[in-house]
Amino acid sequence: MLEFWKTVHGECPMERRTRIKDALAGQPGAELTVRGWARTVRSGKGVTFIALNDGSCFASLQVVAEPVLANYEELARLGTGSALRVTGALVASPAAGQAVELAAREVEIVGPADESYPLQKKRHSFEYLRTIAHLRPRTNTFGAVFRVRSMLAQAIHRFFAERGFLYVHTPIITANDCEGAGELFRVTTLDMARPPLADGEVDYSGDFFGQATGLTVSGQLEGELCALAFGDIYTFGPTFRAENSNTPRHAAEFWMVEPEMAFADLMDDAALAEEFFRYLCRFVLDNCREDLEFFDSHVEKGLVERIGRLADSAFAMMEYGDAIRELQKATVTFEYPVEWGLDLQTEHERYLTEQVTGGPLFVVNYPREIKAFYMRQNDDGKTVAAMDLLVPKVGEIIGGSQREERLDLITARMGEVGIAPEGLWWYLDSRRWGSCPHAGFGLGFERLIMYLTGMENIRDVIPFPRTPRHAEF
RNA sequence: UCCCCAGUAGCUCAGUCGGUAGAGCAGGCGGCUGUUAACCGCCUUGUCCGUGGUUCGAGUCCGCGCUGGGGAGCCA
Repeated sequence: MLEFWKTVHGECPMERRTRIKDALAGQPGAELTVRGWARTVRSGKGVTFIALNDGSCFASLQVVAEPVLANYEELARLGTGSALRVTGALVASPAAGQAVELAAREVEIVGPADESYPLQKKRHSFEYLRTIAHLRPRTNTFGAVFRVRSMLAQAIHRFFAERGFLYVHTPIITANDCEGAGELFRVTTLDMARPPLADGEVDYSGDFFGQATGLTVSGQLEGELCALAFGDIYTFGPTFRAENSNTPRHAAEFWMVEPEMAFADLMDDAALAEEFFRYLCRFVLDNCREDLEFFDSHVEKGLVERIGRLADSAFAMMEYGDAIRELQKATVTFEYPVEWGLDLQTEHERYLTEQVTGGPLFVVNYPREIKAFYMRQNDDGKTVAAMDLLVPKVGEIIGGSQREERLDLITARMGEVGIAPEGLWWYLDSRRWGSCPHAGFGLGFERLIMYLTGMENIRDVIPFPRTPRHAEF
C-alpha cells in the first residue's frame, strides 16, 4: 500500500506521530513528532509554553518554543484550540509540574484557531458546553468522560467474553409495541402529510414493513430467544424511548446492556449483576486512574474511595416486603405513601440505598401488579421474581427478573394486563418447546458512567445526547 | 407533562430601595529569562431572553411566551 501511495503522491504519508500519552512516559533524549491541539499558550519574553493535548490521555505535553524558531512570533500569539504538529526532543523539565517536556525544533500550525474559538482556558458551565457539544470533547472533563465511556464499553465485552457469554445483536427496528417499557419512536416511509387511512386510522399495511414499526425499547425478548439456544448471552446496543422525560437521568437514545441466562433463577441473576458491577468498578480503577483522579478532585470528592469500597464489598439485598417495613419505621416523612402493593418512589429508593444500606442495594420480589407480564410469578401468588439494583445518587441502575417460563401462567398474565398473545406468538413459542427457567437484567450504560465518574447529568456522558427538543449535532 | 428557580459583555457572574449597567476571564497594546487555566499596566466590548403592562422613569415590579436548570412522574 505504501508503495502505491508513493507512486501516486511521490512522497510518504504523514510521518508517524507519537501519542502524547506515550511521549509523557518516554525517556529524555528521544526525538519525536506529536500532533494535537493547544490548550493554553503562555508567552514570556524569550520563551513560549504550549500545553498540547491530543486526547490520548488526560495530561497535556508541555511544548517549549524558543525565538530561534522561524515562526516564533506567530507561535507566541497562537490561540487556544489551534492544531499543531511539533517535532523536537523530549527533555527532562527543569521546572516543577511535569517530568518531561518537548523542546520544539519545528512547529507547524496545522489548523489555527482565532479568538472566536468558544472554548477558553477557564471553567465553563456544563449547560454552556452542551450548546457546543461539537467542541466539548476537547475539554478536560469531557475528554475524561468519553475516554472512560470507551474503556467501559470494552470492559463490558471483556467481562462477558471471559465468562463465555454470546454477544447478540438484537433488532433496532421492531414491531413489538407491547413490551410495556415506554413509548416507541415511529419508523415509517409513509407520506406524513397524506397517510393512507382505514376506518379513520393510519393504515400501516402499505408501509415499508407492512405493519406499524418503531425503534426498539429493549432487546430483552429477542435476547431471551437466544439465551434458550446459547445458554448465556448479552446484548449491548442503542435503545430508544419517546417518553417526554426531562430529568438528569433520562435520554431518548441511550445504550443498554442486557444479559440473559438459561437455567438460572433470580439469585443467579443478582449474583451476575453484582459480579458485573464490581468488575467494572475494579476495571476503571485499574485502567482509568488519571481520569478518575480528575473526577475525584473536580467533579465528586471522594469518588475513587467510593468506587474502591464498592469493588471490594458485597451488595445488600432486601425483600420488597422488608423494604416496605424499613420505610414504615423510618423517622423521616415521605411525600408519597408507603404501603405493601405500591411501587417504591424515588424518595423511598434513595432512603433505602443512601440511609439504610449506604451503598448498592438489591430489592427483590415485588408485588406482581406493579411489574411486567414476563416476570416469573412466585409461589406466594402475590409477588414476582423481580430485582432492582439501587445505588446512591443515580437510583435504579439495573432492573431485572427471572422470566416466567411456564406457558399457561405467562399466557394468563398477558390476558390480565391486556396484551394480545397473537403479536408475541414467537415469544410464546419459546415457552411451548424446550422452555426452561431463565433470568436476565438491563443495565443503563449511561447511568453506569454517571455513577463511575460522578457526572450528574446523562446529557454529559453521551457525546451528542438526544433528549426532548434536542437532536442537534 | 406538572411544580419550582433562572436568563445581564464572547464566557463566569455582580447589580442594593425602581433613577437606562460593572468585575474577572477572553481579545488588543505594552512589560516580564522558565511559565503551569502564568503574572503586571492600559484599552475595547451590552437588543439587560422576547413581548405586553404598571410608572415621570423598569435590568429591577406584574402578565404572557421562549430557552435553560432542578424536583416529580415514566424508567435504564
